[in-house]
Amino acid sequence: MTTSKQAAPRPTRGAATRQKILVEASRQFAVRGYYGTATRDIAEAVGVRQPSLFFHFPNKQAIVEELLRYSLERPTEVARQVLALPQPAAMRIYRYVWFDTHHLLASPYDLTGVHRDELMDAPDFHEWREKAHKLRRDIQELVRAGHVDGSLRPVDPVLAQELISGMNLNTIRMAHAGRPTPRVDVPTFVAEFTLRAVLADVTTLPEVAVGAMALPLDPAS
Amino acid sequence: MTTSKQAAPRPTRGAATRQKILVEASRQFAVRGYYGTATRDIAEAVGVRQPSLFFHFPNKQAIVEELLRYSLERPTEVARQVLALPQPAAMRIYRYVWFDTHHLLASPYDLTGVHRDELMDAPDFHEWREKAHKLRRDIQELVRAGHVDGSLRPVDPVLAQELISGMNLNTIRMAHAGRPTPRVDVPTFVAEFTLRAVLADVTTLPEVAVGAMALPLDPAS
DNA sequence: GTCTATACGCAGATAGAC
DNA sequence: GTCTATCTGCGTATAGAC
Repeated sequence: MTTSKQAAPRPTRGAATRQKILVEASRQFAVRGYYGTATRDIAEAVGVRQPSLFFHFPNKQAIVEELLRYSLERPTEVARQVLALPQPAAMRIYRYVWFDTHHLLASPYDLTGVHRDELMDAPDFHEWREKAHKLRRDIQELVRAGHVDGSLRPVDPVLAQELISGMNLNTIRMAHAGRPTPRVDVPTFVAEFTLRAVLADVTTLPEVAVGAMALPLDPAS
Repeated sequence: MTTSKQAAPRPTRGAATRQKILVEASRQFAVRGYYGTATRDIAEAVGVRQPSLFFHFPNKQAIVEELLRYSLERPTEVARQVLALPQPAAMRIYRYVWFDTHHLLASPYDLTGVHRDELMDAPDFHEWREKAHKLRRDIQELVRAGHVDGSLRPVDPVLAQELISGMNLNTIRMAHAGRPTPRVDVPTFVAEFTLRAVLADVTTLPEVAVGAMALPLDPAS
């Protein structure tokens, strides 16, 4: 264990190429979509020939699956933990939204392309569709919990979750789309924007924001 | 001029096929993306052979362009009109969001697939990218107007507009995704959700909602 | 690890009969 | 208007040299 940890299965030098493939592929997927991106495009962005990709990944699908893993595993874990925190649902939802935006923004990848229906609805990606679905349902449950404990307005949970997810993805898309990220703290902006829309009493927002970040979470799975 | 108006250039019978092509194509584009959808898939859904599509449209791009036209022309026109109304910006933004959600939901097409970057960023669709961009900037201007007249909180206009657009599209996507539309009035839900997040004073929401729908707009361009 | 050469299928589009 | 047959280019992936 003398070397640092690598998410990639290649501890040798040249693992840099593998990483670069993931970064460039995520950008292309975000802009042109998975099916709109040719492996030649990825290879060109990386600076290698097209067949060289297949030394690092068995096929195109494996590339996008690694991005899906990164995009879903940690948020799923966090959602599960947040769901169990002994707090009003308003605080827990704040925390989840904040984390999710932060996670997507801090990522080396532009993950806006891998959440689209064109992928999730394909039979090959059934497993990932399930995971994304489970995550959505956890958020819906959080909204329902807020109805019970009175911290959230009685909004339709599915509709609310869909609005939240849509906001989040579009923010990330914009942030990655070149122009310098706005001067505001984006995760906080998104979390507060969301909470204003669903809070039972808007005047509680400051204390919700503070309370939300108070309790610790496990750092990893 | 004895026949009723047709958006399509084919007043003969068999125009039904043309319409069906647009409907089915929009569905496939929403699910698999433009590049992920083969003209054979569209043809099969319509119930004709693949080359028959090319009697009604010169090529695949022309199909998606007609959907883009439907998706952007009226909302652009409405945004322009709303921008000029003598009202607080809060009311005008409410109205625009309500209209846009309503327009997308009432459409015979599932237009969630045609707004994606994979299309807009392609050189062939440059013209449409411009139109979409202009629409976004009108919304941003509306947010700024709200800062000036004091009806909206001083949120980052670009970020806010991006959140609004993201919400809207995801709602439509969900509504089209099979399951029976929630029992709530979706355009009103989305408009109120949005306004809560950006209103300077949330208690004014009821009067904003009423005032927003009071002034008349031109019915068509 | 990365290259060149290439196999092979699929997608968009045309020609021309009916 | 819709069909069958078919062309052509592109995209993923493999073989094998370096």
